[in-house]
Amino acid sequence: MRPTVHDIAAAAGVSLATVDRVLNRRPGVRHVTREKVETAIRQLGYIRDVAAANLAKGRTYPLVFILPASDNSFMHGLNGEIRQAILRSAAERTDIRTIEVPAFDPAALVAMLEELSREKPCGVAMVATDAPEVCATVDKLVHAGFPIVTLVSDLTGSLRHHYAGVDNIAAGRTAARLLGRFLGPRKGEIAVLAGSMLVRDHRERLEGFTAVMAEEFPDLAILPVLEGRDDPEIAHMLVADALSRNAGIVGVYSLGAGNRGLIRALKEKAVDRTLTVIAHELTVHTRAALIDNTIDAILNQDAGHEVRSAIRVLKAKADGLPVIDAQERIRLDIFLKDNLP
Amino acid sequence: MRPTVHDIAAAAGVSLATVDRVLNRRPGVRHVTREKVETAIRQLGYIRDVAAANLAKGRTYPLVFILPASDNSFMHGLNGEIRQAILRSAAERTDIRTIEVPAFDPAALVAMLEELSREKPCGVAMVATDAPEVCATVDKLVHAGFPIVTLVSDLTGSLRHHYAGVDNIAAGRTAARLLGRFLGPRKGEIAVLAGSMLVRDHRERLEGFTAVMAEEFPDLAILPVLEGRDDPEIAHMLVADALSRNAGIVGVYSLGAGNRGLIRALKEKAVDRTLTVIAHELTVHTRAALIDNTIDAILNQDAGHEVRSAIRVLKAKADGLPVIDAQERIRLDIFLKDNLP
DNA sequence: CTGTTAGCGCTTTCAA
DNA sequence: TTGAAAGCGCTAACAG
Repeated sequence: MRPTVHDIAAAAGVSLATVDRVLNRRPGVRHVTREKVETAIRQLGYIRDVAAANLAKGRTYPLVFILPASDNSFMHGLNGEIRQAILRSAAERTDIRTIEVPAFDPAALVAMLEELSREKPCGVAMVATDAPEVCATVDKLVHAGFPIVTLVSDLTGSLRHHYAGVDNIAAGRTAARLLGRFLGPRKGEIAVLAGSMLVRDHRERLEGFTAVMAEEFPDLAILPVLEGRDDPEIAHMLVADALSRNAGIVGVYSLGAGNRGLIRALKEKAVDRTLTVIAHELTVHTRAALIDNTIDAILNQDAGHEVRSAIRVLKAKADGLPVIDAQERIRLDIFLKDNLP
Repeated sequence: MRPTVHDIAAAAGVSLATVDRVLNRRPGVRHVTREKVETAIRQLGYIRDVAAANLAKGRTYPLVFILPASDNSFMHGLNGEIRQAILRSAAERTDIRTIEVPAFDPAALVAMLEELSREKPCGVAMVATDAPEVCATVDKLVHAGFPIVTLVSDLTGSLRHHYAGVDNIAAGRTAARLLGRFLGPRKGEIAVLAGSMLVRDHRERLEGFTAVMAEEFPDLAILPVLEGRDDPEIAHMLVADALSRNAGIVGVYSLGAGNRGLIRALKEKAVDRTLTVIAHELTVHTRAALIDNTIDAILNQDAGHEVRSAIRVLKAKADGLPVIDAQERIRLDIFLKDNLP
């Protein structure tokens, strides 16, 4: 049988309360006593039963998710996954709340974080807008002892405990290689559709994409980036315009959201052309387009995994427990029409 | 506050013991009493605290993993992941044991299952050898109330509770499309290296592969399958021989293990040729080959995910709890040199 | 500084 | 067929 607090108390010749104080690093224990208890813990190979501790404490984990108020399929999906997690709250002892802040607005995010810091949730997961003032605020909260994880988009050089999202540079590089290999010996121009160069994930995807394109596929030229603000209408206009204007386009990389507009433009303007298209995020729209061959490959991040991972990590950090790194790594899913889930 | 057994007892006007009997479907409760308790449970929206129940029961989960005694990197990796899980046993209340049986040997597997059924583990995870007698034994155990999940390779038409592995038909299809798209307009022949057509996962991969090849890439002809028995030496010999003998080979699909031998053969015989190669399972060998361009893409199943998933599912089934399907779906990882973990 | 005691929510004897 | 009471491993008052 695993040793319990009782065994340690007996072995160290102290009471349960003292063992508990040592275990929880609470003050009010003489140094020598603490030593005795710690020795006993080590000798007996004591492992604390977290479930029992949580039961005794009546512990719950109040968590907050901060999301941008963006109206695209990916964010809707992310929201849905959080709702699923809320349904599991009872079993997981969590108490999850989501807050929306204006997208691409560092000041709003900072204000919200400041406000949250007063009500002491035991963890915060946020889709970060990558700005110095956000970073500074996050660092302040981390120093004050708040577990914080970034979700989907990371925060450059901040002290956040964890990032639950994909490696976007790798994503861009992968998109480039797929596009380059699929096009084979063809020469021509590549149109790139992004949301905004103000968010780090989009910048990083572009960075990875252009790097591999330049290194390995010099016959393919990247056209100036189209910024569609993750909005289907704007995306449609930009892509339709580019396709009408430029007959040399052989491939498209859509690294942001708003793919509904992209797909419409492709169907209107490119039925007669053999375009190779890579897009991000699996949604009802991109899925249909993959199946009807409008899109050739979809790069995806699993929003459900991101949400579950953020919760696991925040709980673990709140308890000072380790996480299983491999389990928390968010992979870049590559979907062809054959391996759709 | 969530309602507890006390609240239900009070509401139903019975004692804790009776509530407990109803909750755990134990006999010795009059029908009317049971009704009363069940009504109270429903009305108060009672949700049982599994952690507290496990504490009171001192419950642990004795689990058994049955693996084939195969000496290849993938099985070593799988073993390693199980060892990791064993290290987490204390925290997860598991008690995990692994058993090796001869590979591709239905009789041995059946004998082991029979033996296990006597010692009542609360769950079994097994790499299945796909044979009718195995299926029959599994069905018998399932009927007797044993949670059983198949791992890596599934069991046709059996009653196993869950399969923790990838969709191998989809894997084969994906391999075909990648190979076809990478080769583009080139015509030629495709060599296929498998382990054995006696295991279901290999058969399925081949099935998916040939289907897409036939439908979509008629200019590429599939050569008769080379069966390397997942052994690097045999694989080396077969592939080296095929390459020397046939100058028309433009692509290779390795759907089993033993890739060490394949890679050696490629380096010896194909330095001067531009072969496109797709292989399964990320190991130190395939990773290196991907990086030095000997292999173009690797399809992978995450052994760590498979093991963790099998454990979660077995525990849930043992307790009659639901699982999160999306979390337990094992995806087909596609690795190019840019998105290696 | 340290110990005693009464729970957390659930299960399990043992009696009635 | 039912109930009372004693725990599971840990924490949290409250005394001393």
